[in-house]
Formats: sequence, structure tokens, C-alpha cells
Amino acid sequence: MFEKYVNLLKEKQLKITPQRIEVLQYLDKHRTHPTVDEIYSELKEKNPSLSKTTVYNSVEILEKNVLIQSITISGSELRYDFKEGMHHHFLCKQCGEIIDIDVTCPNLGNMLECGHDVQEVHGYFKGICKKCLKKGENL
Amino acid sequence: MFEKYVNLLKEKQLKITPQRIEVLQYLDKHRTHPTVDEIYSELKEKNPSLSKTTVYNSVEILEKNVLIQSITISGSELRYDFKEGMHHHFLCKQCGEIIDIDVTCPNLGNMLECGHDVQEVHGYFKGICKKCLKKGENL
DNA sequence: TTGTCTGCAAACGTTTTGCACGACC
DNA sequence: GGTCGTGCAAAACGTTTGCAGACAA
Repeated sequence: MFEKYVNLLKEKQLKITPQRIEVLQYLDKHRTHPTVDEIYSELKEKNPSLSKTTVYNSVEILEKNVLIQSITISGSELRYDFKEGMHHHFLCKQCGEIIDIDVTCPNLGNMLECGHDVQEVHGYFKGICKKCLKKGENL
Repeated sequence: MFEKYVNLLKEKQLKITPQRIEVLQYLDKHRTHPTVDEIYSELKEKNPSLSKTTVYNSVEILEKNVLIQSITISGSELRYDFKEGMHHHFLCKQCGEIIDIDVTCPNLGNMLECGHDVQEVHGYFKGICKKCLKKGENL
């Protein structure tokens, strides 16, 4: 049940707490790129004594250990995403949905012959998503 | 002197105010990707009655008209950049500098055969910059 | 003159901090 | 028993809002 998350925490030699497990599980099961507040509100229902500080602490340490990643899209709040391979994000300007985009582009980092040691590649796109495009056709 | 910025504002049919000219000029001359607060602090020295609200208003309208662009890098505040062609950004984890990266990669947007209408491509990288790498060698 | 922009102050929402309590090794 | 995490409250921070007066067109 929780083994998956317990193991993830163990691998990173992090202390295993119910709160961290819950946050990890929530992000794994809800690939909607929630904000801290959304995570907090949802988990508080099952655990009323949960503190928002703890959610902040948890996402911070989980991100540092690359179990999750934060998504910063200008004009949007900070969001979090269960980390599973490299992918980028697409924000639909119409419906606001954030869609995962698998990167088939050869590693951008390698393409930059700039002399820097590129360790992370972050990207996001903005536009109109497939669904909204379809709706538009019917107008 | 200010003609360049006056013309930019005129082209976009924006009202021409000394504050907007100053913000534009500051961003053009300081390619350090400053925050609103940095712009404000600097410009306030020459114009003590300047309000931070005005800087917020100015960068907002300038960004909407694509004269400048905002840079959102997770873990960093919102920063602004005088807009001149498409380029990405590289954040050095060691010295904190943000370096412009010219994108030689063929338009990423076109490479995404995802069905979405990709209108904007934003990207940034993290790692250790050239300068810091060199310093490291000498240790 | 007319509408818009500026500047000030207050409000707002998110994130951080300080601290006491509790859990775990 | 000592370390670390949690939860609460307060503070800090960046940003937004409301409004009156000033300015650009």
C-alpha cells in the first residue's frame, strides 16, 4: 500500500513520516500539478491536525531529493509534480490546464555548447490545448 | 537619448510616461535580469517620488506588449528581461548569476507533435557556469 | 478636457520563521 | 536523552487593490 512511498523515502535516507508518505502519495495519484494549498486542503480532510507548514517542509525536502519537482510557470503559482522521468509542461491559456509533455527532443543540455555544466533542463510551453482547439472549431 | 524607448512605446500605442521610459531603459542597460525591487530601488535614487506600484504597472504593461519578458525560475523571484529575440536562461547554482542562452535548437514547439497549438516556448537550465567551473579547477 | 497613469496606503495571499511539543532512534 | 519533524502562531515578503490627485494626449 504505502510501501512504494516508504521505499522512495528510504532510498533517499529520509525520515519516514506519515505526512511525507501522504504528500508523496497524493502527488503520485493526482497528476494535476497541485499547489501546496491544494495538497494541504485535501490531506487535511483525512488528517485534521495536519499543518500547512508540514506540507511546505515536506515538498521542500522531497524536491531537494528529486522525488518530486516544482513547476514554475509565469503567471501561475508554484505547483508540484511527482517526478517520473524528464518531461516538460504545457499551460493552456484558455482552460488553464497544465499538461505533461514528454520530451522527445534530444537532450537540450548537450546541444548548448556554451561551456556551462548544464545539470537541469526545465521547459514549459503556452498556447491552446487540443481540447480547446476542438471546442473552437464548433463555434 | 530616450528616443529608442519612446519609439518602442509609440509602436505599441502605449502612453509615454517618464516612468515607463525609465523602466525600459533600465532593463535595456542592465541585462542582469533584475527583480521589480531592484528596478525600483535603482530608479528611486534618481526619482525619489517613484512608487513601487508604478514599477509593477510598468513591467506588467511592457510585458503584455512584448517589449520585455518575465523570467520565472523555480527557487528564484520573478525577474524581468529586455526582450530581444528568443533566448533561454541559465541559472548558476553556485554564483546565482542568470546567463542568457541563445537557442540554436530548432523551434521546440514544432517538434512537439502533440496536437496543441504551441504559442510560447519557455526554457531554462540550471547547473554550474563556466566561470565557477574554472574557479573549481584551481582548488 | 477626458481618460489614463501615478503614488500612497492598506489589504491580500503565500511562504517563512520561532518555538514548544512530540515521535523516533 | 538527543535529534529531528510536526503544528501553531506570528511575521515577513512580494504583489494587488482602492482611491485621490497628476499627467499625457
